[in-house]
Amino acid sequence: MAKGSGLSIDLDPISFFLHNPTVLNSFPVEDTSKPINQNSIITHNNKNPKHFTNTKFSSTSSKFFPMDSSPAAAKRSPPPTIQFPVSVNLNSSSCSQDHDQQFHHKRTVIGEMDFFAAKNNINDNKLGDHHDDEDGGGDDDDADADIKLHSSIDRTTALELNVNTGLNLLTTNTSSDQSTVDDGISSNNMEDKRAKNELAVLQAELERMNAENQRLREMLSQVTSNYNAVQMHLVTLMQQQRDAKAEKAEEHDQIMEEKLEQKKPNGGVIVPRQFMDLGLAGSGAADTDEPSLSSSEGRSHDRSGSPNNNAEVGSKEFRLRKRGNSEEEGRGSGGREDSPDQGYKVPRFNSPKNVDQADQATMRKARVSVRARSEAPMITDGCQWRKYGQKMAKGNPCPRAYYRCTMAAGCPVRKQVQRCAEDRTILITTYEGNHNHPLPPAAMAMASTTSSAARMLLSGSMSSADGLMNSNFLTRTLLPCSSSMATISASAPFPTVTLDLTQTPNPLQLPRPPLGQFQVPFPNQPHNNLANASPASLLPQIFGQALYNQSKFSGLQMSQDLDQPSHHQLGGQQLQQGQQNSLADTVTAATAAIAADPNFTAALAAAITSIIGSSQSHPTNVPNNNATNLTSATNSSGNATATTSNSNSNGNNKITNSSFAAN
DNA sequence: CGCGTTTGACCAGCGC
DNA sequence: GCGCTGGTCAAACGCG
Repeated sequence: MAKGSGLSIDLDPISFFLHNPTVLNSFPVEDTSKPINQNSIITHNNKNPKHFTNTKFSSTSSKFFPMDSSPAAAKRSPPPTIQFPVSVNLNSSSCSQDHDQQFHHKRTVIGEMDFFAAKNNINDNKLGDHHDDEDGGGDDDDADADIKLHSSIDRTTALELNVNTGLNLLTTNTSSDQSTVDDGISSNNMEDKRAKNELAVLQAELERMNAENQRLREMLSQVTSNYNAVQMHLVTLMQQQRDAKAEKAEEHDQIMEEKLEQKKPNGGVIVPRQFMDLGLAGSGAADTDEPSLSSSEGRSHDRSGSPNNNAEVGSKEFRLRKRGNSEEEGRGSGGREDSPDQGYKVPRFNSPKNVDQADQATMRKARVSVRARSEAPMITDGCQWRKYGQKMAKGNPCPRAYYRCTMAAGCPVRKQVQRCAEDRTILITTYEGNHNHPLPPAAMAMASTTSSAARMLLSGSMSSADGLMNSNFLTRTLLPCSSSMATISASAPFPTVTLDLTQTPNPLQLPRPPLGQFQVPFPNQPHNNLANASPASLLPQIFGQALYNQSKFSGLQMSQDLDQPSHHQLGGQQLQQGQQNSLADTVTAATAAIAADPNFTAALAAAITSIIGSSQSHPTNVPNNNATNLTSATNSSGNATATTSNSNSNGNNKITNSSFAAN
């Protein structure tokens, strides 16, 4: 969040300008050869020569004048309409001859020449009073009025009027009690004092605005962290609830088994514990509306054959216990202890809550794939993984490694890591499943990203008739400048979101970590700035936030995406989908869905705006918070892409569709 | 000895 | 029904 001061200025240069009339006077003096410009010089320039050097006035230039501080801009000939003399001798040296006299002279000229030609005797004070009476305290209104007036007169007059505007701004308030006196040479000191006072007031206001801006950033950061904490807490609570239900289910299962054994002393068909456990465990998860956990129950817990997953302390115990189950059950069910997920699919879905379980199964299969350039064998995403398999995938000389999350017993999250066949420098990491345990801060970003992506993806897939997935909104919104893409694939067996971070024209933005692994900085990690942030590191912030936001509207969007065109494109920010144009149509629906929600669109637009603005203002100073990271990510990862495509369109179909992670 | 990795085998799904 | 492929298991192995 703390993107440094100046955010408000950058984001809203117009308003800032309007509320800070002194800006007009604070332009750097570049050219002293222009008398008119000298006339425009105001005493406050000396007081704060660099006051707005960083502000963006280009947006207001059409209305006022070029605000460029560059010499070229200063020497630029004024436009036919409203060209404010930028090149003014504001420095003390240029004004050293007789600043007071000049000031006085200017004011006199202004008052007589332009506005009130019919009232040559009107002095500056009257002019200031005029504005005061007119706008009732709104200096910006004065400026607007002056400008409008200027637009109808010739350029010379306009320039002088502009100068006059600046004077008015300076003298409007502070000199009210002194306005009755004609501005003779004796009033120069008073003018200076008034200018100083005005400047001080404006500076104080600016400081106040900056402080407020800072507070808002801090609030946003806090809200973000609170959300994450609440989310994790919810996950924990749900896990506990599920475990409690699972225990009850297990007890019930044991009772049933005993009854069956009593009825079948010959050791007939043993009731598959997995089935009972899974069904009940799944039901427990299904009771909640939280999809993240429910889906995660799928494989690991199912495979474990025991609902009491918390009893498992480590992966080893988990594995041993599974072995024990397999021994107990043998390989009767297809020869695999993990078969319940499949072997008992029919009875499982015949359960009263089969619908929820089916949804959960679908959810579980949602995948998020990340493509990033890295020579490291695997990206560091904050979680602990255990490799449980490796296979040679067809069409790729590089083996595919299978990892399972070991941060908690029975965590169903798995990921596949494989290098791209076409470009082995590209590391493809695919996440699947939802973590059923609290995550460390370093892992929350990626987890939330994948979870949100999965939720979004599944919400879309479930509601869409043709199976087309929503989304490439990332491309059009968060990553407008990116050439890479976030791809959503619905044609694949599993809905998959693929984020391609490999298409970075500037390799310098992808510094390689000294260590063996490809580091993925996360919000809570220090030194996460634009300079060293990699596209992969930016993913969690960008993608996660966007997906999270979208996930909240996923239902809405899916109900609308197919019906509405993508009309709410944010500021014309569109993705260049040169690689996967065939997917554009598919993505359009998703984009429209996202954009269909005005709240989301507005929020997203605001976030992007703030991000861009802050990034530009403080490219290297990025605080540790999601918003900040998102900002920095947007800038530095401008090449990251969000694309929507089906698996077939990608040469790495199988890989791309292989994973998904969620919280 | 504990832990993680390797690797051959097994299974399910899918297409022909 | 058969073969291919992806995904997973689990014994074997290696490392600290």
